[in-house]
Amino acid sequence: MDGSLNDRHDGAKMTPSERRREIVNLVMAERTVQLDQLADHFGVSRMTIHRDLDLLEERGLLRKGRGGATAEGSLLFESNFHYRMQTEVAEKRALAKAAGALVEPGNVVMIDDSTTTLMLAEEFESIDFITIITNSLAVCERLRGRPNIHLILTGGTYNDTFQGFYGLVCEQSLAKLRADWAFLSASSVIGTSLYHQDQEVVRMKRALMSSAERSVLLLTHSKFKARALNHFADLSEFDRVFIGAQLDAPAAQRLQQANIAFELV
Amino acid sequence: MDGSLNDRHDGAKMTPSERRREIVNLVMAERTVQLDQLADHFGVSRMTIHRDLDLLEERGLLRKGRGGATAEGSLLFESNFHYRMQTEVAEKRALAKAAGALVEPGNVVMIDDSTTTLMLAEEFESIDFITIITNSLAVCERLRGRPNIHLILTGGTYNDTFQGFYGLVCEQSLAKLRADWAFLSASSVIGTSLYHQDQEVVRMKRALMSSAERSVLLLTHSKFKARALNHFADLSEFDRVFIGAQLDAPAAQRLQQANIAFELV
DNA sequence: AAATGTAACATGTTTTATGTGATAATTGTG
DNA sequence: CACAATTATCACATAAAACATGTTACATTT
Repeated sequence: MDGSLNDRHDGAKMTPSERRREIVNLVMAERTVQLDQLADHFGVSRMTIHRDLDLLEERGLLRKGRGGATAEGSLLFESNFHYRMQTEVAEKRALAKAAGALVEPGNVVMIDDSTTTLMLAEEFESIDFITIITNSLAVCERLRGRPNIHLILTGGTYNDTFQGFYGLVCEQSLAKLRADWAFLSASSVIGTSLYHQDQEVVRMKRALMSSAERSVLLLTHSKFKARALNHFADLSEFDRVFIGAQLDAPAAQRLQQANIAFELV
Repeated sequence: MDGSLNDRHDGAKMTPSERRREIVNLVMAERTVQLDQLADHFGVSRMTIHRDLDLLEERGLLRKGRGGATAEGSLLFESNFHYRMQTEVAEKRALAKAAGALVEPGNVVMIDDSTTTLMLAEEFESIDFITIITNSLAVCERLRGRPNIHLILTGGTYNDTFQGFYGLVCEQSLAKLRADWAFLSASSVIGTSLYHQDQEVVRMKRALMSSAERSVLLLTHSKFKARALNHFADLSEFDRVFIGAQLDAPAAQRLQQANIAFELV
């Protein structure tokens, strides 16, 4: 790679937020971008880019420096909730649709804090007499106020990176509740093991699984390329496993050889 | 009362939201309003009033019917969160300022779900190393993401009227936590007794008080005129009581005779 | 038939986004 | 350290988008 941006001055008109989104993608891909290049690339003034970068910095998506911006500590970066929320949207929605079909009126359902399972919330909006238990603030905000939904939040210590609640209060609440289904995701799959970068989240997921009759796992294909620190479960512990169809063939084969039942969507 | 609105066509220009706010007040006062009267009163077209009423109905503040709107079940009405949020703002803020001054860096503080105590959240934004425990979604949303604040939500069953969490999960969480201060409000004061219209809220407030070293009560003067069903505490149980200065003299005297220590702000 | 509700469009208003040029701050260099 | 070059910021003007409103025509209810 030559390090310079592909500067076709897109006649395609973008909204300001589309442009900012694209800036974040570039910063992620290139690791560092020059302010001038961005101005040139999008066909806007330097001042506009300055303002964009100020705004994105405030949201913690990048760090502004003289002449441009960089992706700061990429871990924090990739785990930023709003960022994750906007990646692989179509794939996540498909997974949510497939998994959501399992649930029937009257069921009690637990949802974890992942962006993938957040899409499930939308699926449940139209189901009557459903009880939803979650540690996710995002799920809570999406579902609150709907008269057909009985919403229970676990509570706990708030963590802004995941927009969820964790710790003793959370685990204790889960321990005292019982659900028909638990829907979870993971940050990383290696072999048949699931991982997540945060210990507190791991504890929460364990508590969730042990309080539900059946556990369902939702994985986008990119999870097979990611790496994370803490083991939290094995694929064989789940009753149903849904995986994005873009999963590459070798990975799929390995799962079959390990005798894991899964469904591509 | 002659039932007709006072139709001085206020030259005073209002913003759309001021007008809607005023419509809500009228509906509350008159119990029912005519669309034509409103259009006339505010000097806007019927269509505009239609749109206002549609919007207010969606927010659950009134019910639209042919030719006008009515205050549906006034209990639900008065307890609507967004409505309460906009009444007596100055008085609530003053109370919050006075009560907030009690808290020092490092303290652990519990806040209930009232709109009065929500103002406290703002006071705490600037205090370091503070831990805030609450069952209020509104408090959570105001404070989340601030690095200087350790935020714990009790969790529980969500109630949209109060924008808070209640029930077993909530009480159990509170039981396992311990705070330096609890800040509460009440819906109604009669004699030295405090009342609230909802049982679940009463249980939550009891749990809150018994988990805190010291309890502080915040009351706007209007609480002395309101009525509510369920007793939840006595004024004498509080370590500090702050009351809005508009409290009328007879009520103040009665408190003094009952030997209640309180502070007007 | 009269009254009221809804939809679509045109118009004016407010808010937001952007660019420009002046000025300030920072960096690098001899 | 002075100086030029680069980059940032500020304040204002203007353009674009979003919002609010009224009008008219047509649908619905009483």
